[in-house]
Amino acid sequence: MEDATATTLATELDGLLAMARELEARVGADQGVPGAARELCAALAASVDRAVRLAGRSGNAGGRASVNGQRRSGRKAAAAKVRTQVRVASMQDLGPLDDGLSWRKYGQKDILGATYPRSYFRCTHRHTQGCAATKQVQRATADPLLFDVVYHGAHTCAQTAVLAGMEQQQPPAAFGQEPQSPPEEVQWPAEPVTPFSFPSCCHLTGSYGYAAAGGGLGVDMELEDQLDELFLDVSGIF
DNA sequence: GGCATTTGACCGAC
DNA sequence: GTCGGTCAAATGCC
Repeated sequence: MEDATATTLATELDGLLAMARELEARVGADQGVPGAARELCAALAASVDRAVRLAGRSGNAGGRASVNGQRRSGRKAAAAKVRTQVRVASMQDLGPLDDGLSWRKYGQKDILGATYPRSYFRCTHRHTQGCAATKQVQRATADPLLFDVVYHGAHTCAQTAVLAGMEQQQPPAAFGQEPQSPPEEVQWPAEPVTPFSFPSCCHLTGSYGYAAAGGGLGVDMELEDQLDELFLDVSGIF
């Protein structure tokens, strides 16, 4: 049981590290960002990196998609290769706002132990372009203004190419990896990242365990608190 | 009329 | 049997 928890923790930390590095890269590229903010972002990336090491894992830092041990039926497996979780705070009680992509809601379920129902979205272009991306949005029990958003699968539709073109205004080596696929065949990276930009009214406040609303994964509380604090510090700057 | 949302039913894993 | 995820008909909105 502890092995599974450690693996899950490590996977979540991988996602955190990727996001921290992207944030660091973007802040570094923006000359309008105060120096203190850059230092804090660098500290964030370093701290998350240490957290990954502390998680006592090896090999996964290089990146691999994970489904966190979630069971998958056959028809679900196709969209489960890439999974990214973020927590979004909405300034208004309107739900997490548009992330730049077109989503169509196809279901809603009451989740055991969760105060609020979970909404299921898939790409609007699922049928026209075969885009298999889906996302799940669930309001956090502890804070109704926080939304846990879980992305499954990779966007392969044309609008992703448009977004990718906007993203390419930033240095392409945000993750220290080789350049992305060409626009006509855009795919998100195979490891958990934040493949989009949040609108100004939303703050990326962190990445938590899958069952965040139900108490998380039982990860080390001190570590979780530190990460939480770091993300809150960074989000407070912008 | 076309598209998005809602919601109960269904399916697979456990 | 329970639960999470998806389907698809019904409904609403523009």
